Amino acid sequence: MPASTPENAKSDSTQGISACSACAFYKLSLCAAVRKKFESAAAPPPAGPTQLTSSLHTIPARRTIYHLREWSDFISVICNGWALSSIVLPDGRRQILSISLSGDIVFSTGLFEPISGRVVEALVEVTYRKFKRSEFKALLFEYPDLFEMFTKIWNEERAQADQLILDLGRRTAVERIARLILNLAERLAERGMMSGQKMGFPFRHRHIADAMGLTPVTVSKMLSELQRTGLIEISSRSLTITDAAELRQVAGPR
Amino acid sequence: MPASTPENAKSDSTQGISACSACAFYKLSLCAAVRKKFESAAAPPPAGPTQLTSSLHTIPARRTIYHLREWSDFISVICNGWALSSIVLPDGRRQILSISLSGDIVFSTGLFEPISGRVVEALVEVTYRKFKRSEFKALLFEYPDLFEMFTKIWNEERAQADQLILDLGRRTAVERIARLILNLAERLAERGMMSGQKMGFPFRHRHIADAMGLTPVTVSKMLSELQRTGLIEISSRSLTITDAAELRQVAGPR
DNA sequence: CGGATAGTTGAGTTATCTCAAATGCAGTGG
DNA sequence: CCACTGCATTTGAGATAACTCAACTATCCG
Repeated sequence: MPASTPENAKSDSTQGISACSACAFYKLSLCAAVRKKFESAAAPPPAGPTQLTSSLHTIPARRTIYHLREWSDFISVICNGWALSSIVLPDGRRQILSISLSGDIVFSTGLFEPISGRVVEALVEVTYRKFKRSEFKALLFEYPDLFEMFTKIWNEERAQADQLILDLGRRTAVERIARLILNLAERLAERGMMSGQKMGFPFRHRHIADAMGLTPVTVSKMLSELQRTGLIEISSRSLTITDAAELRQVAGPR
Repeated sequence: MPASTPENAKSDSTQGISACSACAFYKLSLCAAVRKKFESAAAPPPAGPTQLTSSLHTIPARRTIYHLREWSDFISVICNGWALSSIVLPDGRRQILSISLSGDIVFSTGLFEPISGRVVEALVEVTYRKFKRSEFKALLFEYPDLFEMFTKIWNEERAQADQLILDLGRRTAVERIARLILNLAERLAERGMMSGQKMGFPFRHRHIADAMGLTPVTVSKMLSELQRTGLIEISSRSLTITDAAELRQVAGPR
């Protein structure tokens, strides 16, 4: 399988962010969907010299990108869709590290050094915006608010990783799956992507398995269990939480 | 159990880092042991205005610190000893997130927001140096080299976390333990803390279990296995790798 | 209507856990 | 110096969660 090349690169480069830095950056990077924390990061409107260029790209659903080298020089932010980043071992074992939604920075991990074995997969058609890392860094120095903001994001991602470590190390299969669902629901809600208790759920069982250190078969059994006991309902790529309280119970402490 | 208060706080505060920033910072923070990467981060010697104050502290062996609130305002760097940071669940389950050695920043995770449920434990007597976060941040802005350096460190830590996620999600018990040993050996070697293939190994089985998502009993069996097959040797809190090649084999791919 | 991919279900296997008893080991106080 | 106490480790036996295998069914898509 060849590494995919970015198709549909509508490059609307050389857009300065002169007027309102964080706000403009937010609009440039996050497109429609946005997290609250981004909104709260109101920046002063200084006349900064740095121009931030960016370009918009699209990856078709289910396409896998093997270690995109260009990502050493660019930062990518999801505008739309679901992306998965994972590590794969030569023997085929795979572990998904994170699920990126609109507004998330893809792969902040290898932000400065690219790491081999890393894979990003578009679970669904993904559009993302690419920024030059050099310009971005310059900007960080110019606007302390922006710096503060990205520091927060970085920390949150790390906290997320820590939770995953806890899940994989110390929780049972059902707990892991319940937490995945609750976690996703929360993140989708932040983005206004929940309709009531109903959310998009575009995963194959394989994905859930690779995310939570399980087997597709086990995932199937656990999901069936959760449905049979009336905690959730799944149909046509979407999931409804029908008993949030009990689901949280099943998800275990904290 | 009460939260421990820092005893033996030899406060040699108000030491400026006027002459050579990174170098001075290194001396202040890292005491004797240092990683190569720190050395390579040579900084220009500008006459910076910011003074970096710090103080030295000691925690006795085996003491546990429950969510030290002061760490919201301070950054701590290990000077000597081994520290563990972990998450504990109310039902007693525990997962160690990282093992910090000399030169490591403790808990860079909750760098800006403290997170409850976090615990730091001194595996062995630990001395560390505390810096005011505000001053530290100001410094980061003044010296881009320093910024670059910490960015690298942060990324490395995240990469380490990703590897742990992979280990917990997709590797067997022996693999996990073999990797823990090899990993530690590598990090200790960087610090000049290996004598040949022999390294300090101050863990109780409980620690290894909590670090790798296993049970003390399983850890015991795996370590016995590794010794019986002549890959390692353990005696009086130290471990010798007697067959590195085979140990790497056992540790699995990558 | 195929053909492919994904999900379900049951049966049997296995890695890891739990329990428990036995041993070792380190520090304490007589 | 020696029992004594408390912890850590070892070892074995049995239990169990999660895995593998495999056959069957459902769903999707041309």
